[in-house]
Amino acid sequence: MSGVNIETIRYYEREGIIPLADRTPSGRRLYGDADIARLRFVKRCRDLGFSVPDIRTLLELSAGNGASCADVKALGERHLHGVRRKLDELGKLERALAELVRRCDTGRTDCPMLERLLADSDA
Amino acid sequence: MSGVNIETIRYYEREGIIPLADRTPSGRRLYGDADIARLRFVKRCRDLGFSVPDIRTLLELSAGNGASCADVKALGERHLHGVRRKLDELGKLERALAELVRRCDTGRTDCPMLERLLADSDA
DNA sequence: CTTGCTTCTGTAGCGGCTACAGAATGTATA
DNA sequence: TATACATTCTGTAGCCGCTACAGAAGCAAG
Repeated sequence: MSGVNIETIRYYEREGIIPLADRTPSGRRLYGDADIARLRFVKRCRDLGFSVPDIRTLLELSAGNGASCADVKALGERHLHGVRRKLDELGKLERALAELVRRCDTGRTDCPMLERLLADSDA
Repeated sequence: MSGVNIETIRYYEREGIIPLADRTPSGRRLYGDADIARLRFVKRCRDLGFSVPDIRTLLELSAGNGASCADVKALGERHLHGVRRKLDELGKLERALAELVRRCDTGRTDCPMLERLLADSDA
C-alpha cells in the first residue's frame, strides 16, 4: 500500500523514522492510514535522494509549528546542490568513458582502452 | 605515489586485486614500480566508476593473451550504459527537486514543498 | 635514549537496505 | 477438522568500498 518493502518498513521502524506499529494480540504489525501516508512521504523523499537523517529532519519540520518552510527550503536546496554536483561529476565520467570505449571501435589485436588505463601519465 | 590511500591499498590486497606485497625483514610492505603502476590502473578504473569485480576482470584481461580487446570494450560499454542510466535518473531527480524548491520561493507560512511531499497522490 | 611518527594486524563502522534461519501464526483447500 | 502453504515474526549477517579505530611494534631525528 505504501510501495515500501516490508523489510524496509521494519528497518525504518528500527531507525525511528516511523513509530512503533500497533500490534494484533498475536504480535503482528497493524498499519492505519496515517502510517501508510507517512511511509509514502518517506518513500517520496527517498526517491528524491534524501538521506534517512534528512528525512527525519523533514518529518520533524512537518510536525512542527508551521513556520518551517524556510528550513525545508534550505534543506531542499542543500540537497539540490549535492545532486547537481553529482550530476556534473557523472557527466564528466560519462564523457571520459565514452571516449575510452570509442577508441576500441576499430578491430585490432591490442586494446587502446587498456593501454590508456595502463599508461604512465595521468593526462 | 599511486594516489591510493594506504588503508585502501591493504583493502585491495585483501580483495586480491593487487598481489601480496613483498615485505622487509621486519614485516613492512615494499612496493616496486610494477605495484605502483597496477595501483594507478586500479585507481583510474575506480575513478571511472568501475566496480572492484569489474576491475578484477579488466586486470585478468590485460594479463591475458592479447585477443581481449572485444571483451574490454564490452565491459566498458556495459558500464557506460549503466552510467548513462544513472545520469538520466539523476537528471529527472534534479528537475523534480528543483521544481519542489522553486515553489518555496514566495515567503509564506505554509510549506508548498512539504505539502507536495505529504499529498495523497503520486502525481 | 627518548620522542614522535609511521606502519602493522585485526576488527568494527558507515548507509540503506536485503537476505537469510527458524519459529509461529494465518488462510485456503480437501 | 486436518493439512498444506503462505506470510509474518525476531535476530543476525551480508552487500559495497572503503574508513577508522585500538594496541603493538618499528624506525628516524634530535
